[in-house]
Amino acid sequence: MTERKPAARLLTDLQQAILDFLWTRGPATAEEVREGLLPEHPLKDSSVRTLLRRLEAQSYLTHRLEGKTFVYEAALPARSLAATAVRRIIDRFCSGSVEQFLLGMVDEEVLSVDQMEHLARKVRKTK
Amino acid sequence: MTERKPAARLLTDLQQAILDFLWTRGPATAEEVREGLLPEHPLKDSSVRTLLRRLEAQSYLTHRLEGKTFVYEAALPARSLAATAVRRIIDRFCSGSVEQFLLGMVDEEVLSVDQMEHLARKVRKTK
DNA sequence: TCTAAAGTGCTACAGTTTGTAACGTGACAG
DNA sequence: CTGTCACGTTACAAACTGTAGCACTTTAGA
Repeated sequence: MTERKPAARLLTDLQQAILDFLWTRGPATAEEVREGLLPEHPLKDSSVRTLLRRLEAQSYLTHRLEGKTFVYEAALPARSLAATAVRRIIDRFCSGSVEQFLLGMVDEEVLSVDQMEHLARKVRKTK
Repeated sequence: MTERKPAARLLTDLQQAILDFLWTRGPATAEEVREGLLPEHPLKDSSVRTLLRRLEAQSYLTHRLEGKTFVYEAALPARSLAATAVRRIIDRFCSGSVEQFLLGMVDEEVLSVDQMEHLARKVRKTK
């Protein structure tokens, strides 16, 4: 194998679960994250730490020292990650055309014209 | 390790390249695909075949026998795949709320209100 | 009839990413 | 001086990927 690029993966369930926890619950320590994952993913302390470290290495998280403990936090809001993902979709599947993207989503019934108009009105009013 | 789910990955560059080729060029034989990938990914015949077989195993492709040769074809139009991906994003990042999704995309400047209104008008007129 | 070419599948293998964790280490309370 | 807390290092198997060699079957020719 010659060269392999970053590979553009999506987060796995487990990774997503961790991020979800941090997004909803806010900054947390490794132990708090472990407890937050508990029902679905009962993991040992060191496992959680490995996951946190890896996510941080991939820039999904940051941590700061608080007292003598690490407090982890999502590096970006969920919204930003979603935006990145959508941009990638627009590029990959719609040749970068937002127009084409929206049309496709309407066709596939992911979005409706009503929803778009509704939102447009709402935003305009707020602004 | 106990159980590992399908893992919800995204297509890699190479896989995407194959699908792109089939989407734009239409149904094709393994050899045609190989030629189509040539500049970017110079692969041996058997490599391409392996890739095609794997993609088919994952239901991204179908093949039919034409004469004595397999003719591969994308199982779904690009649009459908994009739709699936977007639905997943809406679920994962926006708690399933399309409203929230659109708002987020506008905030992140992936989509603009203008674009949405423009499209809405266009679709209404066509219909 | 025997043979080479065409078209496929099977098998392999190394590198990467995951899930999962045991164990090792430094700092600090008692 | 000795646990304990909080963290890092190292490990390992399973899955996924890129890449391909080789074996097998059918069929058009010599």
